[in-house]
Amino acid sequence: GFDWGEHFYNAADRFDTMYEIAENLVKSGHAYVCGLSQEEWRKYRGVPTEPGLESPTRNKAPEWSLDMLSKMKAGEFADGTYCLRAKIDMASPNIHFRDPVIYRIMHVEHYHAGNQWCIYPMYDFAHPIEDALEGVTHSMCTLEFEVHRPLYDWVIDRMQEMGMLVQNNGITVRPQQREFSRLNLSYTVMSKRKLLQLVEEKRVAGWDDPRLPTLCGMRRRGYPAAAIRNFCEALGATKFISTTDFSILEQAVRENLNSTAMRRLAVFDPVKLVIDNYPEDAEETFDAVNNPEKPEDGSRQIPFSRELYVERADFMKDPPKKFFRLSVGREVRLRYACLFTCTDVIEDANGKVVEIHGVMDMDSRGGTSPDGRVVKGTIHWVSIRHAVEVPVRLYDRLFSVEDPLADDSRDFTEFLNPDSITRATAFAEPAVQALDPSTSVQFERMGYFFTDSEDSKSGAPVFNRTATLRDSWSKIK
RNA sequence: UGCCUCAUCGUGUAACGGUAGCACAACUGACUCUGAAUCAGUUUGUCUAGGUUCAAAUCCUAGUGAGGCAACCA
Repeated sequence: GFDWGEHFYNAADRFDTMYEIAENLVKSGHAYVCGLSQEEWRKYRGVPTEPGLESPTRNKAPEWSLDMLSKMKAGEFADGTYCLRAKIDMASPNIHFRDPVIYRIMHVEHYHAGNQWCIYPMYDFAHPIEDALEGVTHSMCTLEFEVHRPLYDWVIDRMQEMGMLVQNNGITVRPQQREFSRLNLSYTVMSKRKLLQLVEEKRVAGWDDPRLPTLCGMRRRGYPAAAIRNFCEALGATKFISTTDFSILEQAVRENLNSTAMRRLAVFDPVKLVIDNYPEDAEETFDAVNNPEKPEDGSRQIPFSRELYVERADFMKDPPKKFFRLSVGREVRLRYACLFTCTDVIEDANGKVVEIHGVMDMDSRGGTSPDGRVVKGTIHWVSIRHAVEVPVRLYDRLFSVEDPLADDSRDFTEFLNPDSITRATAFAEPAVQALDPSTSVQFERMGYFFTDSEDSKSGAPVFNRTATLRDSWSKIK
């Protein structure tokens, strides 16, 4: 959802200026053309503990370099034969100061500039120039560029000498580079190099696979842009290499979705529940609010009949003390519908529950009884006769067993969770069919889902799980 | 090996040299037609050792631990 307005820039639009600056550097003795091969240069550059050697062309007249530079630009040389170096300090302990390359020959097409150029500026040269020309005051980047900062400042100094710094309200804008730590998430592979590997090896559907921590992946997973922004704002930016727990991100997503997502009832692991005192042919509908946090979203009607599906986990034969849901002899609320008392349960030969029986309080339609008695448990349900089956995908995050930052020597793909997708079918109330694509919905007590029709052959929406609901019952267990 | 960074509750972050605070998590309670949400409360921290100072999370020195750089990559 980000909008950079008029400040959308392409580096390629500044190639002409960059080349002019390079020429000026040569003229002022700050740069020279070097014909050393990469292997030769490695020897000349030396090691940090002792000074390097000067390139044979380092002290040639500027006219020579100027001429060579124009020939480089004209395409007279093959890749790698010559390059343009900044003349700085061959004895610096910072290797980036030992006459770094600022232009190299590359006979390749540029995706913006086409075939206009066969020499291209290096990042360390282009970056400060772009910032200066665009009036950037603070150029934020990640920690690995810390040692590049002196070179960044060097280029800015040269631009200042050339009078190329931008004025803003009468003040000269001198860009400054500042570094901060990249965002790390626990259990999550964030390295673009590694994500690329997953995409290329087709271990995921693409860059927008909902399991990937990419923005387009998060979008398909249903993470709202505002939630991601809030998450980042809560984290802050420092130079400390931190690892944020994945649950913080999920919490930010839940917080946003709680106030925006439509509520629907759906049963994921169904067991049949029969209301013995409800007529077999009868049916009725109950009114249910779409979002209790947002009354203006209105309500919808949920059909109800004698036979329902309820969540298997909502029944326990031998319930522990704090279990508030179904058990023989217990009364619970069927959400929006009525109070229901379980009287009996039918099991198969293995002791697995196949049917729950009970009676409803006929005076409790809508969910409250006239005598005002309270029930601790409220469970979700769906009428079997009216239920629609919807495909759901329960995505897990991609994670490695060990610290994703550690152990770069081993192939991280061996740590990937093999069960990172679960495909299933849920039984939902009919109103899910009317949902628009790309809508967030909360299946009550089951989590947040995001409708994704792009991906299904039939065009029917697939419900991708965005996040689970917080579940304090699992902590009690 | 040289050089450059970083270290504050469980996690992530604040604090001109002057009361160590906030958020999330955890825990307790209230409320509730989602064991959700909401509300109230509680617990927990300055890497180590010296030094400077009336006073150090903050400045200095050393150590420990972690990360980065030594591509004609970004």
